[in-house]
Amino acid sequence: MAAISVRDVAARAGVSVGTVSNVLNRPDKVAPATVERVQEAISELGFVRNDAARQLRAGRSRSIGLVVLDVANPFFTDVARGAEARAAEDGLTVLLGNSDENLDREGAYLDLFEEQRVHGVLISPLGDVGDRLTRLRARGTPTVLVDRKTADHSFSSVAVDDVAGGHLAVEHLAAIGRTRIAFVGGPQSIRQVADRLEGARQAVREHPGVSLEVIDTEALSVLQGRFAGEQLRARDPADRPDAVFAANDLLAIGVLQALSMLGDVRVPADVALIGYDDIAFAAAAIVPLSSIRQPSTLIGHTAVDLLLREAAGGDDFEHEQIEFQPELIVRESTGG
Amino acid sequence: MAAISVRDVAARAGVSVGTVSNVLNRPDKVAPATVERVQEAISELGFVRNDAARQLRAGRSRSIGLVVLDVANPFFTDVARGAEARAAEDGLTVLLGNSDENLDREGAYLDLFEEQRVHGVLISPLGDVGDRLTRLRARGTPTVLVDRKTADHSFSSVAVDDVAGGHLAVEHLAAIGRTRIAFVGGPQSIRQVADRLEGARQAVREHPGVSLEVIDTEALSVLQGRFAGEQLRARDPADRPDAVFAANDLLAIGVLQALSMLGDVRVPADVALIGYDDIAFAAAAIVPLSSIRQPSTLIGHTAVDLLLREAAGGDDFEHEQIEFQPELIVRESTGG
DNA sequence: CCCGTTTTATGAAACGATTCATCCCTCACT
DNA sequence: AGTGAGGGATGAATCGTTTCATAAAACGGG
Repeated sequence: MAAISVRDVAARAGVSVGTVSNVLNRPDKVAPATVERVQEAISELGFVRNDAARQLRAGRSRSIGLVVLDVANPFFTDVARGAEARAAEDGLTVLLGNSDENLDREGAYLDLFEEQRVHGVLISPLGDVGDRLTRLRARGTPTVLVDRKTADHSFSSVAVDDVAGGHLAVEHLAAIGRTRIAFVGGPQSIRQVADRLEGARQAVREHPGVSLEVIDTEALSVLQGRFAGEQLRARDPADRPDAVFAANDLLAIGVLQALSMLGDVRVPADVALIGYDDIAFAAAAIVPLSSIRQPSTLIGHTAVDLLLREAAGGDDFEHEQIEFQPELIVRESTGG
Repeated sequence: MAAISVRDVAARAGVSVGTVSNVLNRPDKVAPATVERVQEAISELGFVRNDAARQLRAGRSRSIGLVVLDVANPFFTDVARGAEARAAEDGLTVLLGNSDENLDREGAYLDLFEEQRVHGVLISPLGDVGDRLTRLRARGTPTVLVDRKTADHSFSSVAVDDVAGGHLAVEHLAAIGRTRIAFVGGPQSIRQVADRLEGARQAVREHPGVSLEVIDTEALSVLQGRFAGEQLRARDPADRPDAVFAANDLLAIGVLQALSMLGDVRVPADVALIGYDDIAFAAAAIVPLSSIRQPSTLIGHTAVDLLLREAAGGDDFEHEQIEFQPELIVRESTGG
């Protein structure tokens, strides 16, 4: 309503606008008596700093943009929490954008963040690192890839070795004697999916007699998992795989629902099941879910670290690729 | 790097800055040929609008602040998705803040949003509607309470009748013959918790012979639920309640983990269990969870609706309280 | 061919906080 | 008393966009 500005505060306190600004930003440079008088004026008038003006002058905002594939996936909210915690240490805020595995939405958020002149962008990109990100960074917005590594070393990134994770999962399935394995996941354009499948293929190659079938899904959601599960359930038992490796836990939960709740296929007796991410709900699933654990909070934390380092370093900054190792968590769904 | 501004674009295209602005905001007011020339200059120079300057001029930002109690709770991410969808219809963005049931964090986000001059604030407040929110609104930021109603009608709000929900849950437990009921939840300062408990108490009063015990928790998380569940498991069976009503599904899942995974208490045979919110994972829990469903996405959607209406209406705006009714969902955890 | 409209373009002013060169005082020291 | 140093305070300039009053050009009807 009133739109109180520093000017009003200055008038009320009988000082100049410069002094008000100093009280706000470096109180130690102002005489104690003056500080108090200004503070008083501020609270009497109910003055609230206008962040837009601040940013305009500063040239950069005090936030970091984070674009994730799916906010409904607890893995990503965990990453976000890690990022938020680290950002808070430097007085920065995290803006969370949800691309929902949709290229247009991803682009919209990138545009938005760039217009906001964010400190930097953390992104779990949908497809390839396109022109988009390259241009974004070229124009001066530091960018760090999350949960994703690049072949070339043109971007900083924090990732987990998804190929190793996929290998771990299938290796485990083979170790418990399963031979007809199905990989449920998609779309393949998502690198995480492709890498996990690649790891699975490697493991299969190392075990003669073990076969791998790929069941494609449109997204990494519970619902899509349910569709895949129903398809499996409808098959003739002889024709059914004896193990399923789902590209993430949401899918795995969907498969589980279709198989053991809606159907009569027993997990793990008939079909062993393993997911990926080890979200909190995996342990509480109808059949506690084996999974591949990723250090989600740490990923977010580290990504912000890297971003700040990149922002501080000059143009000749050496991009850094950090890769964590995934961990196999065995529970009942694979006979644990 | 370069910091391209409208001025640069104007120079390049050989027009005035006003025209560039018009191309950006009302292209129909500019001759087609000119539009094209300006567009060209924009893409050649890689010009990106500076949102801070835009907002400064406009006086308001184009986003809405949303403060929730816990981002890790799927219920709130669903609310956020609903809000985001409705906001997008009006070209607005939703900024998600996570108070984590912490008063300081809640305050920090409110300050931040106010400094950002957001269009309005949606909040699921921690304790009472304090001075804080009253002042915020008095200073001109429309505010709508989410998942919470006020006794007086001083704020607009979108809520679900939590008393009715609590009643529904306990009524159901009584109907299936349980008599020694435990309410797991806390802190009581969270209105949702208090209301659900109140509803539970009402239902108990209507059923002679049914008793209610309250087990307090520090937060509404899976971990806190596990603590409560362990406490129950450690008890002598004769001394154990035969039903648990958890204040939300996260707690219920924690209780379930403690009872049936880590312990040997059978659900629902020994202890029936019902949660609240009906999050997606409830149906996939180790024992599919009965719950009280809330129309989460609709809540978010409606809250933004109300906010926009309040922002449009003048000072004499009539605050509106919308209340949805909860719905009982029966699954195996109560013998469904 | 003239006058009143309509279309198109102009550029200075404004938004509000921050910065920085500058000035004014005190005070200590010689 | 004079000088220099340094703490405090000042206020005009600045960031980049939008708005708006105004001007110029194009058009159409009589």
